[in-house]
Amino acid sequence: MSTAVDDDLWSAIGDPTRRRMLDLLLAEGGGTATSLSARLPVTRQAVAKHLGVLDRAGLVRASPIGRERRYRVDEAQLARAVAQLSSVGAAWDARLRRIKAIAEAIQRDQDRHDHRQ
Amino acid sequence: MSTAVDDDLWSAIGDPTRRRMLDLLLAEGGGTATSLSARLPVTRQAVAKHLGVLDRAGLVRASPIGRERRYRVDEAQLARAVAQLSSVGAAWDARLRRIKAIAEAIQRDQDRHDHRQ
DNA sequence: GCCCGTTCGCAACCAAAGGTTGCACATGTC
DNA sequence: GACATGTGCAACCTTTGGTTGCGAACGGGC
Repeated sequence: MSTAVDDDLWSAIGDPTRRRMLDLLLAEGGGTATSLSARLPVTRQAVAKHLGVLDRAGLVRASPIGRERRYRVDEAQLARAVAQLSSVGAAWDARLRRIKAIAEAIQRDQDRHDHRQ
Repeated sequence: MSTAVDDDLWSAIGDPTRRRMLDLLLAEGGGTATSLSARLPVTRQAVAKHLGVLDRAGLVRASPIGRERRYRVDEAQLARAVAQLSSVGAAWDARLRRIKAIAEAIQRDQDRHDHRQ
């Protein structure tokens, strides 16, 4: 099984700050390092670095407008990341169910055994 | 919205190595730092540190057996983590759908506008 | 045209986290 | 008792998220 996830995408959305940034970018339809840092507990430079990571992961794209550098979410790419996220969740969920089923089977087996004795 | 996730749990399952460790522990019904490190590309000490993190997050529990220190997955806790995982995925999925719907509405609006002109 | 406020990008620096090596201690086995 | 195996602790390195401190580009008012 082993949940084969694209590791760049996962680590990109793994960071809490980056998740909040994606959330803000989605909610407001884009933003700059400065505008985002105003609503986050980190400095503009930290935001800029995160935007670089997200950009390299393909989750956002930049377009220079005037003296601003506006970022927007690449929704197709984010959809891919979300799909991977839920595939990992689904894989673990399935495995947990299997384990639980096996445990119950063993339990039933033990009960039968106890009765025989 | 802002995906209010228990951050300890998330960061615990956020690390790729720890995800593989949980996977192995589930598949084999438990293991020690040494047994896990044999199937992972990291040293026993690194595995031991990760087991400490997972233990503090409540995702695994240790039981000293002889000179071994055997770890098993706390399935209820992992189930909680998986649920949070998929809730984040679901939240983003919902937001993406909303954005898409809005975009399509604007598009339709533009088309009507173009026709009028 | 020029100055001033914004916005940006770069570099140095700091702290936490994942990983390694090395070593000492405990515990089964012969 | 000697030896192999499993563990824990400590020092160290590297990456990464974060900061501060600058200098440079760009826009609007005088």
